Amino acid sequence: MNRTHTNGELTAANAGQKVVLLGWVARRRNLGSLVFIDLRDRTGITQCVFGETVNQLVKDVRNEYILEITGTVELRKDPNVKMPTGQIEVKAESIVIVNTAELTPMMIQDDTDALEDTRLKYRYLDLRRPIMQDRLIKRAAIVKTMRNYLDDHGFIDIETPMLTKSTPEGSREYLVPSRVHAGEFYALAQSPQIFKQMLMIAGLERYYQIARCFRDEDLRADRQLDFTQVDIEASFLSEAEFQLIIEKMVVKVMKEVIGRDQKLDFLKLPFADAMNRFGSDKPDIRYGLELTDVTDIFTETEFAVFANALALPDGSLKALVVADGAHFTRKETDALTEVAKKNGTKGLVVLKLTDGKLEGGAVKFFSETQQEALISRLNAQNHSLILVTADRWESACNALGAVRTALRDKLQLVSKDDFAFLWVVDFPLLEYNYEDERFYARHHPFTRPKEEQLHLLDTDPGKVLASAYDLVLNGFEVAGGSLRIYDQKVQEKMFEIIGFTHQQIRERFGFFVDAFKYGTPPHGGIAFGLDRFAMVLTASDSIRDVIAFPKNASARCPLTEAPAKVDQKQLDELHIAIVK
RNA sequence: GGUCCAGUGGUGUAGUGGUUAACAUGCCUCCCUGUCACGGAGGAGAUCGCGAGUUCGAUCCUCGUCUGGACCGCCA
Repeated sequence: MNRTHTNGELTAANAGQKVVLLGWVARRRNLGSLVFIDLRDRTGITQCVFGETVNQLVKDVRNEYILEITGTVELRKDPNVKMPTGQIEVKAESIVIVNTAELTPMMIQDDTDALEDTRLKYRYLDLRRPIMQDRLIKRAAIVKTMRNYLDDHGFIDIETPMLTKSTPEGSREYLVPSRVHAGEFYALAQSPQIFKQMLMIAGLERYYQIARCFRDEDLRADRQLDFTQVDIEASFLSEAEFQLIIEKMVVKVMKEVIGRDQKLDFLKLPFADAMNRFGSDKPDIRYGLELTDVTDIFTETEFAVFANALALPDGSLKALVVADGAHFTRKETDALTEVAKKNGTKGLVVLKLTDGKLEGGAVKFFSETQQEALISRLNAQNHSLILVTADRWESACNALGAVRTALRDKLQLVSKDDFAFLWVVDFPLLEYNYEDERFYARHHPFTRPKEEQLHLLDTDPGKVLASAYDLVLNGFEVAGGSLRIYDQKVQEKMFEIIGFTHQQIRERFGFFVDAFKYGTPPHGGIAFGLDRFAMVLTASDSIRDVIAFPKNASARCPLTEAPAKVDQKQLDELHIAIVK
């Protein structure tokens, strides 16, 4: 077997050359004494034609057989402009059936109609589809570009353990029983966070890692159990300096992988503005439909929905106008209400503006002044649809933000190959949980409070902003990071605020807290969700489309049938008993 | 843990309280020298996810169960 060319590279320039091609049979067209075979490999498809050379072997060929075809490159009489190799064909002189194939359970073509379940069960066939290969190739290009960039900028690729210590708080972990130490467990790393910070304490200054992370949480279209982070950390950099380094890397990825000229100086949107304007901490800014605060218009109201909301601490009213949306049917607005309900609020107030008058069930509770104020505040035009949420500030924003996203999809306001990056910055350091009546770290407990707000930690911790930043692309958080606490006293204060006792700190993070005593540099970092980043950049609908062998939504691998039961012998060795 | 949706030839769908279970594609056979999603003729292929119930009769209705998908909770 001496392959001379791949199936994607032959052009008119090769005309007259004798070639040997290898590949899978993508399709055949049998016209009797004239047979066309489309031969496919990773690089593309070449049409091979058999005329007087048609024999029984050629007729026996089936889809997905692997063939070796020897022939001569010829210009086509009528070229196929849809194919990159459409200018030529290979006039076949001989054929070798390298391997046969059974009928495949799914068709090997880009627009396969197989359900994902089938695709995952026969993933090796699914991955034969050119569109899937493209995605994996692009993903590899993203990683390569980031690696090259980071290498060139003094970042050192260092591996950290996957088997590590369980540190409750944060996501649920996968536990791995120790055979050597009966009854003790490792945890699979949910992120290299603590290790990369210790690398900064160690003085490595700039680190990165293409790191596998494991989280035992329920899956989603953009979440996997084991996923890949491009994990980065650096010392002695300000927030702005670090963000610029990351932006330049992203610009390089966009140029080299997608072929786009992405401008530097990404928009930096404070968290509060993101919520107020877009109802999301990861807004898609490719389209308008921004939210407007109308709380002050209804401070005095008979309308129970508004009054109840305003009675809550930081109760807010958020409104959104859909120009020309008055034609929405009851069914359509009900669907939007469902979206709001699913996303943390009790309902959605639906109003329409027709002939200069507000319509809708709630209008009878509004005074003339309130109606006028609402229309003018929203700058609402005739025939528009007005949607209002009323709840605690964050809930009202989130719910209406979800409605905004639903409208984006319904009205098809964006294109999948349009990309808009921004930073969301100035996140609150802490999040108050009204049920547990305590603060939680919004990002993680090592996140550095804004320097100028340190004094608020004692008096009003809920107000303190963090040096935390998320990189957002088209409504997806593709990376998240922060500057870290490097002052031991601040770290202790932080643990105290989120309710850790000294004993808990010792047990969970003792080794980490100890490390801080010996000269910790100011440092910070970021972690890219590589799978999610690749998903958005390849315009895929699911994270599973950019992972070669993913788990399905119920955390199983249909191909290998993991997870599975194991032998009693294995369990005994690990000192594990199945109770039920 | 919860809500919603789906399960019917290999694949993807339609459909009905009594049917020869339909369509597309794939597959098989035959015809075809310029196709490229080739075309034409014919053919095979389905215990309608599983279990129970209602009924004279269930693929269809009810309950349960399993599997898959989207989302909420969860993901420091």
